[in-house]
Amino acid sequence: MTVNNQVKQKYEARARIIKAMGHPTRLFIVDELSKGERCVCELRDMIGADISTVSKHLSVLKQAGIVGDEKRGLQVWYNLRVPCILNFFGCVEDVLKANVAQARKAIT
Amino acid sequence: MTVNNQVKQKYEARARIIKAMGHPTRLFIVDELSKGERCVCELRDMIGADISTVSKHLSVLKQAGIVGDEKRGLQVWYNLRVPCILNFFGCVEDVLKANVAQARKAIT
DNA sequence: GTGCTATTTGGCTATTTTGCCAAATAACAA
DNA sequence: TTGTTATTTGGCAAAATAGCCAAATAGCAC
Repeated sequence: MTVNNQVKQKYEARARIIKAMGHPTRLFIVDELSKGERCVCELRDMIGADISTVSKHLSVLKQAGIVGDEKRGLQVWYNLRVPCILNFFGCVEDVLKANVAQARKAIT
Repeated sequence: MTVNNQVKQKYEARARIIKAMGHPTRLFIVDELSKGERCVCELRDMIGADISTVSKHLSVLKQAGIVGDEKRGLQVWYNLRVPCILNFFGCVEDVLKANVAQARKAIT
């Protein structure tokens, strides 16, 4: 089976979503939002980067459809729109564990 | 809670693995390997890119610990080392569906 | 209206990623 | 040995990403 244009677009759409998760700061944000909604300034305080940087990371996640936002007063509150994204963590942990085991085996 | 160095490294390690999945070609490879092992030339034929390009994508996945390889004769056969990675697809599909629903709602 | 705070956007540079070509390497056959 | 095939590696240019600063925007209080 060759990858035609339609199939290619399907994988591109999927990759866009996964790519949005592929950054340590954005991963942290998702993890934090799994505990409840957070405003941008709270996240900035935790992350310690410029607020414009945090805002752009949030916009990447929002663009992908992973988070949603709601403005209340001066603050914008972000929330996790698709909790199933948390399932990623479990498998990622498995991969890391397997890598450690493999590294150990390679030494001995 | 501020993000200290140790916490940062944990998220970086996780992000490296997810980032390895965040490319349409690599996503296709993982999907294909879920059906069984494939050699590089088979994947190249399906993907239609230069074989060096395919080889480099495979090396990114291998580096992350997602795939393994085995040389048999002239060919190198790649296999999926952590099948749980396939769980990603289901959630990604959910995100895409939610996005479509949201877009529809925005129009009307 | 002015002033203050929270957030986003534009613009810039530095870094990373991608994909091709060419060259190197590895396994096998003659 | 030479030749052939499969794959990886090095190098390069184009494209994408990241993070900062400064400016713009939005909501609220006065």
